[in-house]
Amino acid sequence: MLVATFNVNGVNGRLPVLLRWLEERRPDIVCLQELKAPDEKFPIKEIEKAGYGAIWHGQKSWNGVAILAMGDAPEETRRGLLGDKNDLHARYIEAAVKEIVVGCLYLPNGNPYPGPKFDYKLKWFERLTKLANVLQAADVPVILAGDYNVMPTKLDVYKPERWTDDALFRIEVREAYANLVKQGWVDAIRHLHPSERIYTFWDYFRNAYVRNAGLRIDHFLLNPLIAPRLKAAGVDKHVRGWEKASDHAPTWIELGPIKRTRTTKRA
DNA sequence: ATGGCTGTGAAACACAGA
Repeated sequence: MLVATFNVNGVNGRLPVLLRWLEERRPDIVCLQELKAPDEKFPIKEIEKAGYGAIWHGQKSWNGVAILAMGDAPEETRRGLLGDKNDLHARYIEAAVKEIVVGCLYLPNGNPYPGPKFDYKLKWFERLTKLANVLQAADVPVILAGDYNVMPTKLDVYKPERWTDDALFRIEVREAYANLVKQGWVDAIRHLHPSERIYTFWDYFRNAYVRNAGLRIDHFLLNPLIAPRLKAAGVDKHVRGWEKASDHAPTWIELGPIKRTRTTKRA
């Protein structure tokens, strides 16, 4: 089973790219971020025509998240984080799909540092960490996938020294990510590729993609109930080179079959 | 170190992204 995450940077402007990639890769579950469209403009007809059921949480111009399931209807379990009713950003949606709880997230960018946007990022991270703790306690397989807007280590940045005061690489944000992982999550890509340079984003500026001046900011966190199923992980880097590409590339993990554990001894 | 590019909403440029 293939689970993917893709920050599309505008689901309507990017629709040809999204459909082409869905057709090519045929993932079973897809988390999308940065829809940049209100709910009524989500292209559900085209996505259904491609063979996917979907739930989504959009808003005008910015943010927006969705979960797609091939031949299936994701069952929404949550929309938005806990702990701040005044936060109206569409950045988190969660569903039970194919016997997994999938949280799809778009963590705030946080630039410029310092400032209120950076503070909002750290607060959002705290609220995500609290929710992640709740999910860990629920005794179900969980994947938290999406655009975390953080490079966890120096290995995840083409030129770390240039990013030290950027909100994506500030020490506070890296620590927040490490604290989250410490609850017992597995960073799927890094787990399978401990020392490889892997990027999921390349800036539109300065020919970043051609120079491979990239960042690894799209992540999959797996809880202990699903981590044993992890078989492979990668980035569909070539998609970043397509016409009208997003600045992110689709990123995916492959899971083996469900491991049924026998809870009672048979006679 | 800076500015470079792109999508959206609106109808020119502002804003956000990372």
